[in-house]
Amino acid sequence: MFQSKLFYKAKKEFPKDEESINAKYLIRAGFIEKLSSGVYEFLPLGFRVLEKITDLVRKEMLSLNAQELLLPALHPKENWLATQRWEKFDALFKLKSRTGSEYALGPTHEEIIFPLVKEMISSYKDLPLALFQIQTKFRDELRAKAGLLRGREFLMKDLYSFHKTNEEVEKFKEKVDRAYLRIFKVLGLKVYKTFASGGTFSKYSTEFQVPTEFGEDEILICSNCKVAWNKEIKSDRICNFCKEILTDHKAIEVGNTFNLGDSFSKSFDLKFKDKDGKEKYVFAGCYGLGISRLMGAIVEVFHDDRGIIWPEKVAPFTFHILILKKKVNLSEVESIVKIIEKLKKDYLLDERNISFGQKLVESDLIGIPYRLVLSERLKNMIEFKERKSEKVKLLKISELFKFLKEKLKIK
RNA sequence: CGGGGGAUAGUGUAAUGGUAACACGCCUGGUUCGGGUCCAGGAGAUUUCGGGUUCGAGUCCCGAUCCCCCGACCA
Repeated sequence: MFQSKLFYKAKKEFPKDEESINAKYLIRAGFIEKLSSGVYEFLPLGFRVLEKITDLVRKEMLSLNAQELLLPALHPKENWLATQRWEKFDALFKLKSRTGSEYALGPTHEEIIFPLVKEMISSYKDLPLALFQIQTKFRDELRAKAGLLRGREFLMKDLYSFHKTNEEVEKFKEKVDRAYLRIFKVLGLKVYKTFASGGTFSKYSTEFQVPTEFGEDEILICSNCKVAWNKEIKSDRICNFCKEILTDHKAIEVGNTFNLGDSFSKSFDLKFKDKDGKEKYVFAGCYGLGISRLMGAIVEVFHDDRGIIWPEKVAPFTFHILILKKKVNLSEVESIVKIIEKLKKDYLLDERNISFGQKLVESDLIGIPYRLVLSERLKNMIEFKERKSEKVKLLKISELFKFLKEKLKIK
């Protein structure tokens, strides 16, 4: 990608109407723009980050043998009446068609997927079943805030699993928990598995919380066991496992896993015929992961006063090539591009005719993990620098492939 | 929805009640180049919207809308 053609503009100042770190940095660096409160536009840079997070999450969901599908965002009122959540779910966006039909804009999809699954399963042989989607959700928040951390429209991965017994749900839920932890590990995010109540979903749940300044949940962390409790439900301040004293933190919930039991199956009369010939209710779980919220949380955690510092796997590009030369040597650029393509990585090439200082400043602002600089000062050497470090390394073009391959741990 | 703050050019700001200014960005030409170069010229605004007071309103008054923060609620 040529930076001169990229649909973006870095701003010289932070936006005046945003306070949260994620919104300030993402807007200033040209990843997102605000349309209205809690509703953001994802520009090419921001969209690439969403896509990379999506890829990472999708890979883990497929590894659980979950199948991907896409459900509507426009939900008939009847589905929500069936669970009594038309009235109970406060943040439900409701709308009326010209002919008077009423709809909800989907904030979650139990009301849609349970009737759908009912069409397909009838026997114990059809279970277990796991389905997921990555889709835009809508919640009528009383107050949207903190940029991408609490929007009225946001991107979310939602997974639903269906089982013969409650024990199977619990087992599957643990597998999902581990998949989530693998995702956060790849991102380098410290995420705490947090015990909490279940809200309108179920009696209890597991939340995945990232400690950040702009987080709105309060959690109690056990530094020894690396787990946490939501402050709302924990009456004491002692770890249930090791008796350590817990410490207070503000945190943002990026994911959760719920055991739904058979409650939704009862609402929609979702049953299967078991081996013994008896009809039984299906046990289910649901598992959410906020994709756009995760993007915001990453910026909250990974930034410095010069800009964003993206984790490699979700950066908009892996390499940022800066040409700090008056006369560009095209063959030199081409050979670097070939090396990156050979490594199967993407790059942003800053070939703009602007001052070198501006290129360097904007490069730090955007926060692409690996920077390659071509400069007359370096003669025929290439400068390599990681965004997260101050160290630079000079390399000959002939050494570049091997060096990057080892650096990025590519097999 | 309660409390607080705010809305002026694409962005950030300025303007004792006297007819909108500056910086950045943008366009033209030149110049410079390792941390948002410098010079010259140019374009760009019914000052969020609607009323009112006044000879005269960005400024004062009333109403609305939108945005931010705190709270209540919440992936």
